Amino acid sequence: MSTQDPTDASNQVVRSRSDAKDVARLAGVSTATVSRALNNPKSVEPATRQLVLEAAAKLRYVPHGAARSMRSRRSNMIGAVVPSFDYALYARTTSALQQRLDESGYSLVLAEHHYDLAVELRVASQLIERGVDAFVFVGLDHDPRLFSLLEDYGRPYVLTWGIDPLRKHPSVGFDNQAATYEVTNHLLALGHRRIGLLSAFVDGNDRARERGAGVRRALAEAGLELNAQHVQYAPISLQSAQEAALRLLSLPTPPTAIVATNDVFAVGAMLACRKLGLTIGHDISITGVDNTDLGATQTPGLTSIRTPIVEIGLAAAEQLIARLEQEPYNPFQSFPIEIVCRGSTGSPRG
Amino acid sequence: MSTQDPTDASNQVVRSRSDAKDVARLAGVSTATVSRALNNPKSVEPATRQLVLEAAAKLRYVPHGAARSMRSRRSNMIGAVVPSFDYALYARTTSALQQRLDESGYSLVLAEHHYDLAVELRVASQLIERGVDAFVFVGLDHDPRLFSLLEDYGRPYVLTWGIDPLRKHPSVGFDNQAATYEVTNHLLALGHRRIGLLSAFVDGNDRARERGAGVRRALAEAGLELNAQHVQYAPISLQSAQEAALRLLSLPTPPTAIVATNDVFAVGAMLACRKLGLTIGHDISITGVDNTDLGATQTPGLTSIRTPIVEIGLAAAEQLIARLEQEPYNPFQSFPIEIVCRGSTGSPRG
DNA sequence: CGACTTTATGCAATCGTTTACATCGCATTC
DNA sequence: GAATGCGATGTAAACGATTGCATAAAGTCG
Repeated sequence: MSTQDPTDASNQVVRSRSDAKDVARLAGVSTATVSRALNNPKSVEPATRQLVLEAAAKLRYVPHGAARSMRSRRSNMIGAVVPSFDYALYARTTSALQQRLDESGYSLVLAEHHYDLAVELRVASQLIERGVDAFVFVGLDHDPRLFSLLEDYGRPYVLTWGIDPLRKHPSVGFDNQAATYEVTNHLLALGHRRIGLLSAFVDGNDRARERGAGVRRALAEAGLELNAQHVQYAPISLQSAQEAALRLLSLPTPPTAIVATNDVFAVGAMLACRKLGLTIGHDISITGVDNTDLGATQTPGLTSIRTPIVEIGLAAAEQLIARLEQEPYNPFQSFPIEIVCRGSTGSPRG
Repeated sequence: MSTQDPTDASNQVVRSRSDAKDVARLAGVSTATVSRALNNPKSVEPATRQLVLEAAAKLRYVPHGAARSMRSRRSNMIGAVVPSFDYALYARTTSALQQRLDESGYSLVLAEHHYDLAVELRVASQLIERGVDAFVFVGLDHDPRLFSLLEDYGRPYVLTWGIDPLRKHPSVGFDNQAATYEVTNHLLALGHRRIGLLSAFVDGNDRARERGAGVRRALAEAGLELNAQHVQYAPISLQSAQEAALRLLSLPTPPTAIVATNDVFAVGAMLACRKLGLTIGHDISITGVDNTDLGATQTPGLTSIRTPIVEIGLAAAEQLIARLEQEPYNPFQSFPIEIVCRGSTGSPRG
C-alpha cells in the first residue's frame, strides 16, 4: 500500500464538462435511466443506480439546470426580494432563509428594491424570467400588479415581517403594532407624557405604519395623543436618524422619550443625545425595535423589542418548500415578541 | 376625459403566461425577429422593433430564461459565495454587488459556506448547476478543486477581500496585513508594549491570517514579539469574542491593548472590559478592523481601519460584467485603507 | 440599368434534460 | 404452462428560446 504519492487514481478525472449522454455511455445505460437514477432513485435497480452514480462521479457530472428546468418546469431556485440588504436585519433573516433552503437543495436568488415598490415589481419580473419557483417578499405593502404577475405565472410566495390582516396572502411575521405599543406603555409606566416618534417613511412600508400606529394607540389609551411636531421621518441610516432626532430635541418643548421604529433609528437618536450632552436614560429615554447587537452593545444598552428575525427566515423557507413539494403547510404564522429593557429607558426628569 | 373608472383599458391584459410565439403572432413577425428585437435591437428595423415591443408589453411577455440560457449558454446570473451573511460586512459588500449587477441586468444568486471550504466547493458546484455565468468568492484560501471546477466549466471568477500575491487569481481587495500593521504601530506609538491579539480562526481564512501577521510584523519591527498567551481565537460572534477577551484579560500579566481582527471582536472585547469595570481607552486600549457602525457608535468610539467594503462589491461586479461582455478589465484592484482613531485607544496606565 | 453588396427577416436546427409511452423480461397466479 | 401484471429500461418527443444559414428586398456603384 505505497500510497505516498498524493496524485492517486482520482487524478484521472475528465477535464471539461460532460453531459448526461456521457454518463449514460460510461454506465452503459440510456440517458433516461441516468435521469431517473439521479432524480428518482427508487425507480431504478439499485445496481444500475450504483453504476450511474459512479459514472457521474468519475466524470464530475454537473447537470445542466437550464435544460432541467426547461423540461421539468422547476428550477429549484427561490427568489427573495428585500428592501435593502444593507440593513443588517434583512441580511440575518435572509441568511436563515438561505441556510434552510440549502438544506433542501434550493438556491437563493436575491434582489433589493430600496423601498421602491415599482422597482420591486420590476425585479420580481426579472426573477420570474430567471425561473425562480417561488418568492419571499418583505412586508404587506405591494403593487397590486405584483400579485397578478405572481398569479399569471403561478408562483407561490410568502410575505414576511407582518401578517396579512385579511388573510389573503400567506405571511409569516409578528404584530408590528404590538411592538411599539409595548414600549410606549413601558415609557408611560415610567411616567413619560411627551413621547416622540422617529420613523421610517410609511409610504409603501406597512411595518413603519403599524409601528407608528402602536405608539398612537398606547397614547390614546392613556388619554394622550401624538403631537405632530413630535414625529420625524427619515431614511434608514444612522446619519439621517441622528439629524431627525436633533430636530426633535431642538423643539421648544422636546419629548422626554423617543420611540424609534427600529434600532438603527434609536441608535441614531442616541448619537444625537450624546452630541447634545444629554444623559440617555435620565435626561431622555429611547427605545428601539428588533433588539439588534447594535442597540444591545450601546452604553447604556438600548431598550428594544426582540423580533423573530431568524424565525421568519426559517418559517418562510419551510412554508415554500412544503408548498413546492405538495406537503401540508401553515400559510399564516405569527411569532411572539418580547420587550428587552436596558438602561436607555428611565423615568423622566423632575 | 371621464377616467373616473379605475378599471381602464389596461385591464384587457392577457392572463397566464405567453411565449415568444405569441408575441411573434401578435406582431406579425417570426420568433427569430422577436428574439432579435429584444436582445439585439439594432439588428431589426426600428418600426419592426416597435411592433414587437408593443406586442410584448401587451402580452406581458416575460422571456423564459432557462430556454434562453440553454441555447445561448448565458444565464445573466452571477453567483456570490460568502462565508456568512450574518456578518454585516459581507451583507454590505453583497448589497453593493447586487446593485451594480442589477444595473446591468444581471441577477445575484447567493450561497454561504460558514467558513467551511468543503461546503464552499459543494455550493459552487450547485451554482454551476443553476447556470451562473460567473462567481464572486471571498478571500484567497480555497480548495484547489474549486479552481479546477471553475476551469472545467469555464466560469470566470473574482476573489475579494484580498489580493492574490501570486497574481494567479483575479482579485479585488486591500492589504489585510497593512490594516493591523497600522493599528499596532498606532498602539506602539502610544506606548503599549504588551499587545494582545483577538482573532478569527486562521484555518482557511487568509484575512485573519494576514491580519495576525500584521500585528507580528509591527511588533517585530519594534523588537517585540507576540506572546503566545496573548493570542486568542474565536468564532465570529460578540458572545465568543467577549469570552475570548475575558480569557486574555484574566491572565496574570494581561495585555494593555488588544488588537482585534475585526470590529465584532473588538466590540466583544469592549463588552468584556465593561464587565470587568475597565475603562476603555485608559485601563485598556482596543482596536478593530472594518470601521463598522457597530464600532463607531460605541462609547468610547472604536479605533478601527476603514476598509473598502462597498468598493469591493462594486469593483467585483464591474470586473465580471466587463469580462462577460468581452471588454477590457483590470484583474487586480487594490484599495487604500485608512486608520480612524477614536476614544478606544490611549496611552497605557502608569 | 445590371451586378454586387448590404440589410432585414424567416426557416429550422439546436441546446441537455425529463418524461410519456413502448417494450421486454420476469414473477405471479390460476 | 399460459395469461397477466408489474417493474426496469429504452426511445424519442417535448420544453422555448437563440442563431447559422438562406432568402428576399433594398441600396450602391460603375
